[in-house]
Amino acid sequence: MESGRLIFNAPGSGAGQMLFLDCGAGGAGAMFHRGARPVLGMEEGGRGVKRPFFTSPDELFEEEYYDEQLPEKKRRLTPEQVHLLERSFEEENKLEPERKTELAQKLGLQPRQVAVWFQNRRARWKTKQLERDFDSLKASFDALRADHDALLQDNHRLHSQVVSLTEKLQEKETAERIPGAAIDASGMPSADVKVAEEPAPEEAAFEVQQVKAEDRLSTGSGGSAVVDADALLGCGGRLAAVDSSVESYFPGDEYHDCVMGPTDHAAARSIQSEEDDGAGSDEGCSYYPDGASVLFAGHSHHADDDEDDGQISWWMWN
DNA sequence: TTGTGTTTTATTGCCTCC
DNA sequence: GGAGGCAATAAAACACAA
Repeated sequence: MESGRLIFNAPGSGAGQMLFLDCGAGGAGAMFHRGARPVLGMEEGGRGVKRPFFTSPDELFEEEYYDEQLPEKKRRLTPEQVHLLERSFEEENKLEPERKTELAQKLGLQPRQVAVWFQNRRARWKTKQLERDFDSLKASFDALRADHDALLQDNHRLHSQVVSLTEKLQEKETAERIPGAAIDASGMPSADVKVAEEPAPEEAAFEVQQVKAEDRLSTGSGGSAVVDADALLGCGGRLAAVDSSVESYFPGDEYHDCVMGPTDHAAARSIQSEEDDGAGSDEGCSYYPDGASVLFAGHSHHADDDEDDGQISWWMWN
């Protein structure tokens, strides 16, 4: 890099002690560089213009002298120059030596100036590109979040539907199992009739939590659909599992990447039969009818993670 | 006019490649 | 080791509101 040097007596310095200020190369780009580090000592600055000594630094800033003797102040390129440079940059944002020289001649600039302009232009382009990338990613994120919110709402709606259907089925089964059951005015069994030896939904959910991992992961097919939350998170963090009697929550072609966990009716039945056996309740009376079994594997307690203690963190919507 | 924020031109130091 | 690129930075030039 070419550099000229401005030499003047340092303020308050003794005779013979000079300050040298680095400045840019000569020509249109040469300028007095205030930020340059002062260098003590006697030195000639390469091919830079040799500057006369000043008796006082004040002289350095006198307007007439500044105009006549000092290197040009930093000048902005003319619109025409910028236009040509921009066009050249659009063609190719890197500058081969031949093109640099050619451009410099065309524009009446130093090759170094052309190189610097390209360097700075690349930096600006990079900054803009980062902004564009950020905007693009943000737009994608916003769209995904909106989609996610919409699906959550859907999720809630379907859940309500499942709960409602479960209750209706329960009532129906109760009525069928106890033909002589007293029905109150509302059509519900009266309070003194022991309707169920099976647990309340909340209790059942709690008991399900206690089931060991082997039970949960039994390979039986059909029955309650179990969706691993990890897989669900891969679909936008959505939790949803509806068994075979309810249409899949995920449209096949839209969520082909989302792997549903194995449906596990056998496990659900196994859970149920254990409870039934223990409680000696009515045979074949499943608390979770085929059409309504809904279980989840939690993300923070993935089934595999729970292998150690045999516990699983499954839960139901409530 | 002046203070302040932004843009542009240029330098410096470090790194990589040949 | 020299050339060239890049990040960081300085400083002039410019824009603009108060």
